[in-house]
Amino acid sequence: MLSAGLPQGTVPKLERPGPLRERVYEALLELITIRALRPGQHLVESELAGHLGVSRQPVREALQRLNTEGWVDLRPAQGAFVHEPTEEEADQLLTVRTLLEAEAARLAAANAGTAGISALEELCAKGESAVADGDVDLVVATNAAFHAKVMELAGNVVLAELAGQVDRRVRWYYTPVARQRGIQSWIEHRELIAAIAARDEARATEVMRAHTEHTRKTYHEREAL
Amino acid sequence: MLSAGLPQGTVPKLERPGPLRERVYEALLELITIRALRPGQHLVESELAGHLGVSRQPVREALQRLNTEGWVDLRPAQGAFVHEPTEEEADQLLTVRTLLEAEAARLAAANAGTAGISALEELCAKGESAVADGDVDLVVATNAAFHAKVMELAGNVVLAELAGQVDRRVRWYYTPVARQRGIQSWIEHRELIAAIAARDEARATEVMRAHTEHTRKTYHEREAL
DNA sequence: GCTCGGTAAACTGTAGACAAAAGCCAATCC
DNA sequence: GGATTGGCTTTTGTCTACAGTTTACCGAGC
Repeated sequence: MLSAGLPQGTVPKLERPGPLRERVYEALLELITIRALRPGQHLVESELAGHLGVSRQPVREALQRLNTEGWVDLRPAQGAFVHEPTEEEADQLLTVRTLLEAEAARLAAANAGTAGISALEELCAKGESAVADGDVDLVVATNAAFHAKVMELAGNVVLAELAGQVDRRVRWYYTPVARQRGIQSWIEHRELIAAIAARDEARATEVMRAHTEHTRKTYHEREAL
Repeated sequence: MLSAGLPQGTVPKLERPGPLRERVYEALLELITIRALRPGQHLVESELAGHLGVSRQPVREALQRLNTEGWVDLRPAQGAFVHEPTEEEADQLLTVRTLLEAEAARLAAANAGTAGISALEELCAKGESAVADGDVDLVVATNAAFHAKVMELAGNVVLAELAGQVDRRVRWYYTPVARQRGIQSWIEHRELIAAIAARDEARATEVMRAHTEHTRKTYHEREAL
């Protein structure tokens, strides 16, 4: 057992480039989320391939995956188009997110230990200071991290995977909204932590439900602008 | 407008073969669900390609999709392996299913019309007679159709898509269980219809939750065998 | 007898090429 | 003048070929 003598952290995984399709997938996903590729736009394989400096094959495989995850629509014999979210779909997606996040909050309340709770408080403090500094990007990132942490504490891998996909798409649809929500969001986060720390499953569920519902309300108000 | 003179039904869609990857995908999924391809088995691309009479490319694309949906694990530079469900994962998956199905029941109770309710009753009758006849395959199929109908009545496309994936995997894990549940399952279906018809969202949620929870209990009892 | 090193086979990852289908534009006919 | 048909271009769908990596096997040495 040679490996027993090695420190675990120093040789994490011998960072290797990884499959091309993965990197193409992430690149395209990034381009879509920052709206460099606009909804409805026709994605030509050879164009993307040339632009990324790879062959068409990895691009195809990445588009396949993006298709199954709902980012692009793959029309047979016609190609890939960036998905165009409708009002109805956005609303349905948010309904599902509310459901998944609320369940995660309940499970977190049931399972979380003191270490997890202090981690949440740390993230919450980081988010609040980011709000105070007006660092919008950091606010958004920390918000995502907070929800991810709650999901992790829930300890349900399947749920986490689904919620991860749904959350990212929600963030895509509601990017402008997320930038508006500001400080109020973090007050609600504090309430959630309190409920989880108290192991109050019902209250954690309800707080999280109200929290995500606020996002939807903000969205619909935005339409009036 | 020449087409106006043509009868619509006679030329439905000129049934086209459709993309190869689709058919390969469905073929592989079928082989996995009926356990012709066993969990943990190494899927060699060229082998599958030869067996299905196509090239490796469509097989690769099908495997990609199966990977993102959790049916196979794609280990880099090593190939595809049929996913091996663990006890923990099966339990988590069932938790998620309970969540999604319960929400679907609630929405169905809120939205369903008389047409939808009678459709449910029809399916229920069909399932009961199948139980009486001892036609196990028909029972399983009708059960799936019943749940799909409830999902359709819920009117949330995003939810339906997620639940569709989860349900199919649940059915894969719990195939032996489904064959045992028999008549009791359909009594619960009747209760669900009653709750939906009464537009009682809370009761519909609870009935569906209890229903799927019964499946889990049956599963754990099975382990004792 | 066991371990280590080297070699070979097999499989995946990627690239390039060819054929088929869809869309577009122009020329033609009513 | 408008609609239609024909051919052309573009893009996808599929196949074949090649390079890189991993795994397994076999022989030599301790």
